[in-house]
Amino acid sequence: MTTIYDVARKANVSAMTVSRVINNTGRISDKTRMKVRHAMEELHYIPNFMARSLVVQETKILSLLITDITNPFFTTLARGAEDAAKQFGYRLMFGNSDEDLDKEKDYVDMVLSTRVDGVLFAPAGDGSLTHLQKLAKHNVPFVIIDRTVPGVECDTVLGDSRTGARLLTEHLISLGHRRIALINGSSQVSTARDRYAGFVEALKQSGLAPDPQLSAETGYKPIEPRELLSRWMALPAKPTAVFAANNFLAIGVIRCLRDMGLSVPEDVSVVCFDDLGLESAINPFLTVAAQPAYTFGSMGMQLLIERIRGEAAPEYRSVVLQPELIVRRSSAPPRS
Amino acid sequence: MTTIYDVARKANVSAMTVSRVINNTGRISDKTRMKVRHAMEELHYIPNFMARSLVVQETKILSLLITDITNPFFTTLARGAEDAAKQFGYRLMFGNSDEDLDKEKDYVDMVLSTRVDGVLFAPAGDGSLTHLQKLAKHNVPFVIIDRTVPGVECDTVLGDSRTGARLLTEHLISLGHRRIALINGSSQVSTARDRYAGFVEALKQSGLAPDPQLSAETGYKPIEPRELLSRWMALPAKPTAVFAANNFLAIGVIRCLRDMGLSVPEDVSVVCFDDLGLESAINPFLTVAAQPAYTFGSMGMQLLIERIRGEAAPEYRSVVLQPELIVRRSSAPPRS
DNA sequence: CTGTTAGCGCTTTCAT
DNA sequence: ATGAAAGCGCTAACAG
Repeated sequence: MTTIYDVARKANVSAMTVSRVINNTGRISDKTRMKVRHAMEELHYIPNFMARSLVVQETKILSLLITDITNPFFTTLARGAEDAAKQFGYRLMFGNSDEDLDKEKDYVDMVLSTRVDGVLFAPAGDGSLTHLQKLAKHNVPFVIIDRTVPGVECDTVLGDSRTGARLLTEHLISLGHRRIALINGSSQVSTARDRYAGFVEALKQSGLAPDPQLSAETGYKPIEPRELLSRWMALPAKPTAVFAANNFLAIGVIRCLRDMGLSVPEDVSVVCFDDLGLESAINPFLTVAAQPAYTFGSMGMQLLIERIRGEAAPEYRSVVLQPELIVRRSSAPPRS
Repeated sequence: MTTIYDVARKANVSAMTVSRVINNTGRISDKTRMKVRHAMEELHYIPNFMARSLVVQETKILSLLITDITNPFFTTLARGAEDAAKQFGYRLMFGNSDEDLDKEKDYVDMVLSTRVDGVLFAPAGDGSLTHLQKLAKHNVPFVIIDRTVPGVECDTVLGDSRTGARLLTEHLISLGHRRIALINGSSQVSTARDRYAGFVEALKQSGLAPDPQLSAETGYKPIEPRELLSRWMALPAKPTAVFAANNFLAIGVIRCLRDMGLSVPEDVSVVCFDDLGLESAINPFLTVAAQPAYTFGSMGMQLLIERIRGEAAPEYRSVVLQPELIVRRSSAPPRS
């Protein structure tokens, strides 16, 4: 492994001079700069960033902690985050918590021991509070994306889940639906609570009473909620529409309904939060409240980097991104 | 920042003893181990992995270099890679080359200066040779996934592009298509060459002559090849089917066709390599040669880690994963 | 079983 | 404009 000293020897200068050439600091005569440059090339020298990190106390590594890169929302978000990180000269690590606080804890410990300069964090739930506090205690800047955590003060990039849920529900009501079922993420997750609130708000505004029987909380992970749907569809007053709180759930719901011999939207309408990626490119089917996923990532990264650089004002900033209702084929008037 | 020395002082032992407790090396009496553990907890001590890296010459960081995390194939591959990395105690960085050799070069330099322990590499093209040689010269182990690079010897995890292309083409021929157009990735990419070969092979086997007019090379990135399709569809002997060499291209093709007032598959059949992620979950439309993306990632990671640990045999290993033909609605017999 | 010394590759600080 | 010394936080190698 060739070091700065090898270069120094070859160029007949001190290590310090080489360091200055690499980092463009201090004054160096053009002649020595050239000498050093040549020596570096001849030796194929590559600076050891980790050694530098140790003394300057910054790694230029950032961490992106999400629930599942496989969810198109997070896929695109990750791309936005990586693009922004790269632009500012940071490397990006990532981890999938799978909505699991234990996994999340492991990642936080990893992140801490890696001494990353900051974390872009999509919390698994309210229980993430501990993890965030730990980051704070160790002076690791972080920005929360997608979900809030009660008790945590920091920069945030959030979607307006309540409005999105309201739009989706109002849309179903305007089509004539009166019995709408909700399959939701864990109530330990802020977006699930907000989506529930928006859902109820829209119902009440139209004089409809939310039916506790038609409200379930399965979590955001991909599942096929067979039993739940059987139960619902066996009800005397069975639902004519299902509001799935995220894309994964919508897919599970649709598959189950079809397995039960029911078609969407003829028998049951289905709408959800978040788009489906490529799906919507050729066979737009699901009516969704789409969120600007890329911006979640790039904007979050920007806030994070400004915070790290100390360019941010002391007050925390909160960016709220609006969802867009996209009406497609999965929602239609109920059978009369 | 609390260090190993702070812990040592608090526990009335030497730094070395603390180090041994952390790494579970050497013999330590239970009593001192306990003393040290307590001191660590009281001080909220977190080992500095980067400092350790400097002396043990390993960072426990791996790098995943792909073309675009947004492509469902790479999304799932990334998940497989991350899961495997985590399982073996590695952190994972990632970067998107966008099929661009210049971008790729920047990432390789980043990776080198970060002193990662290894790289899982999906080359942008044959020109990646230089980058791979650079990694090799600096003794960074790497495993190539998805694409080969002529002149590079290393562990690989590949798909059988030729067979996949053959299956897809044979399928179209068996439906009765005689004029099949190919829209392909750059011929600088091994999979594009292999897919072309499989395509031609299937045609010839059925006594069909590949028509150079019906073969185009646009690259794998998402585009809407409007002009190309106009040209093709204006031909006296216009194609009745299009073979898109990847999912992004298929989407672009379908959108253009529809814009032109043509429907798939009634007017033109479309098939492609790689599946579309969530798309296929609810509205399976595209006939595809699907590849086991998750396995590409997890298997690649496994080979990489074995290589790093020196557990691998000196000969390089090559895993070839078979694609699966999934016939769906986008392909049908040509209009008679 | 535990401690001392030296050094990983680099930069900060102070000299010159 | 350049260099020498010290140290970032940790562990290998040796000593006891």
